[in-house]
Amino acid sequence: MSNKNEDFFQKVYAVVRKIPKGKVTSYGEIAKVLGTPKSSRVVGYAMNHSHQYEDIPAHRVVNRKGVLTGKHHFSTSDAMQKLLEEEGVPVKDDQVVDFEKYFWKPHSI
DNA sequence: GGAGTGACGCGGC
DNA sequence: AGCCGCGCCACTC
Repeated sequence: MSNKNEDFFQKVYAVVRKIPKGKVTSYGEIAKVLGTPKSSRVVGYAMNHSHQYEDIPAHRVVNRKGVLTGKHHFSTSDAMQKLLEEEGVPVKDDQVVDFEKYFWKPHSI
């Protein structure tokens, strides 16, 4: 009896928590590290519920293009961009500049 | 319990 | 090279 779904959620949060400051990653990469590369959407769903946790830097998670797709789920539309810029990640037009440069690939869990 | 939805990703056109 | 459509997985109505 394994609450696999909850476990998956916790795994997602664990990875997101490990994202170093000033770096970003994508939903797909997180899903890959968790062993379910096709569940990238579920990662996003998990992030949607991450607001009830405090240690989840959801602003460091963007889609594979580096677009701040989830910014609308923050307190304000520009909160996500502001947080990233404060950490040293330039954002222009809701997209991370030099995304590959600031991309952080999670190793494992 | 079928159908729709979503903070995604990829392939095809 | 950009836009459209499908697949995938968990969740809700």
